Amino acid sequence: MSLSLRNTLSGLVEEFKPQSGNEVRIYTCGPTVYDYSHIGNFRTFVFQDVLRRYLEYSGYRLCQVMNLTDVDDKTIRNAEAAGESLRDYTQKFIDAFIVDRELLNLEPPEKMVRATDHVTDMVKLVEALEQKGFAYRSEGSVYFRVAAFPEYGKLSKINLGGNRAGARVDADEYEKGDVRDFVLWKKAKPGEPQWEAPFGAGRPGWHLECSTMAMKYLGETFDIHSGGSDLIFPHHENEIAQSEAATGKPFARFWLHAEHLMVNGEKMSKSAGNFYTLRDLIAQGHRPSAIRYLLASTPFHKPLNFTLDGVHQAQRSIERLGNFRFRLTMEQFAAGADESFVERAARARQEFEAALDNNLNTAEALAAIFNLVADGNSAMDQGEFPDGARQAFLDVLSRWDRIFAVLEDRDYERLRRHGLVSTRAGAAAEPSAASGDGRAPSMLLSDEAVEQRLALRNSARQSGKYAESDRIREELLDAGVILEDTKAGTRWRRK
RNA sequence: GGCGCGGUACCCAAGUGGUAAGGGAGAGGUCUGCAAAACCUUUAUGCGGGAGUUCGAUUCUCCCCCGCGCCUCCA
Repeated sequence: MSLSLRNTLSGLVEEFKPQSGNEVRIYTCGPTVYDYSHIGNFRTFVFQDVLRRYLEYSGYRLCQVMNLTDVDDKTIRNAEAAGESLRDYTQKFIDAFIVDRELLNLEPPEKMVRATDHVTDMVKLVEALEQKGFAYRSEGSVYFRVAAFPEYGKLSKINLGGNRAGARVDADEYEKGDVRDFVLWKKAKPGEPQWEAPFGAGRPGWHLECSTMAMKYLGETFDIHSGGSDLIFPHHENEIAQSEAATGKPFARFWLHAEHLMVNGEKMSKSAGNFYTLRDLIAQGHRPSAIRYLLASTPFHKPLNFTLDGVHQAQRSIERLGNFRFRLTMEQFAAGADESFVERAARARQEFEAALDNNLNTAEALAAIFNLVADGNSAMDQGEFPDGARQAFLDVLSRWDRIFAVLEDRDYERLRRHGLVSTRAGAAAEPSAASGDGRAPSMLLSDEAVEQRLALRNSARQSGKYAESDRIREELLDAGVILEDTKAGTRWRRK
């Protein structure tokens, strides 16, 4: 089996092979850093993470470049409103974005690059386009001449076919020769950030940064370009036009797009009150790992319906997997190695790999692993699970988790590191923290402190002091730690 | 209007020209100092509506209805 991916360019699921050797070169459209990224943005970023994790799992070496759009109308407007420089203003949201990525267990791309650090390169690309006759100047701005690029529309399948009656034109729109033409370089406006260029001071158009940075770091032709489905037109279409016009070579070989997320069956919007950032959800007591699971659990070419109930369901699903792994780790099994169990593990692995090979069908990959869980639990309950299969089962789980990355519980540690765990005292000042999955803990306990209390409780239990044992259990519960007594010992986890 | 993605049980959600994965929830059960949890079993003659092709369609074709995205700077 090998990986196949749905390529927007052809509209087909195609077998994926890198252009050269074992290295996959990927460009992914990152956020515009004018505010916190919302949960819909993160669906796309989780998709890109699953993609890169599975490519790595499949043995490829990666070079992923992600852009940070730190100059556009919104960043300029908000920075000015905040009375900060564009650089300082956007840096705050870049920092927040990186924290959010860590919380969601998103692997860092090999490079994250800011648009404003590449203006010189962008200017060169505009000059190249001008020399080849694909760009023209008009009133201090520079435009791309769409009519000069016959393949325009091949990605989005849109045939604009000349001027359209009633096409929207911004009030402050610059003069263009053709309504289809798009701006490469915007003439400077007084008081706005601007850069010097041979064709006059100004700032780059949106699409230019991606063409420039992609080709700079990945070469004129690279393997994968991806983003949300709303970027297909005009953003990615324009990137293709700019890049291929300049180089005469194909730009990206595979174009992958994640469908949008909806909230409660409706589109997410601030006015509808269903607009969430990751931090909103964390403040309500939801876990980053559950959010990651939910975002990853639906194949990316389908719309995903995000609900708070769904986050809870995801959390429960992770717990089921975690419980299974706990049993595999801790329970005593009958000696011996029944080959049929080792084969079941191998089959589960084969199934989840086949599912991911098939255009990253994460839902099917989940089914494969849950079937293994049911198999294993049944056998354990009946005392038939052989010790010799323990490692094979654990191995499949850990392979699966290299992609899904939800079983290692790092939520608490990470939230605490970033000051995002609130205690009940803190929660009083912040009403939103009171809703959601339960009350905020009354205090913060380190893992060591929990272990210490657990040891005390265990010795109390062993000597029959159940009142004392129950008191400790209550105390820990109050601190957000749940204890479970099992045959294999007492385990604890954070709420 | 054009292009695209969808409509599957109470909720989330796979999938196939041959008779509906998986998760959550509910119900029954097992286990347990207690509790909580865990685990097991179970829950769609049905896949938006209609017509057609076929021995057979949820799966293919056509028409219709509904949701969502894009149609010049939104992931």
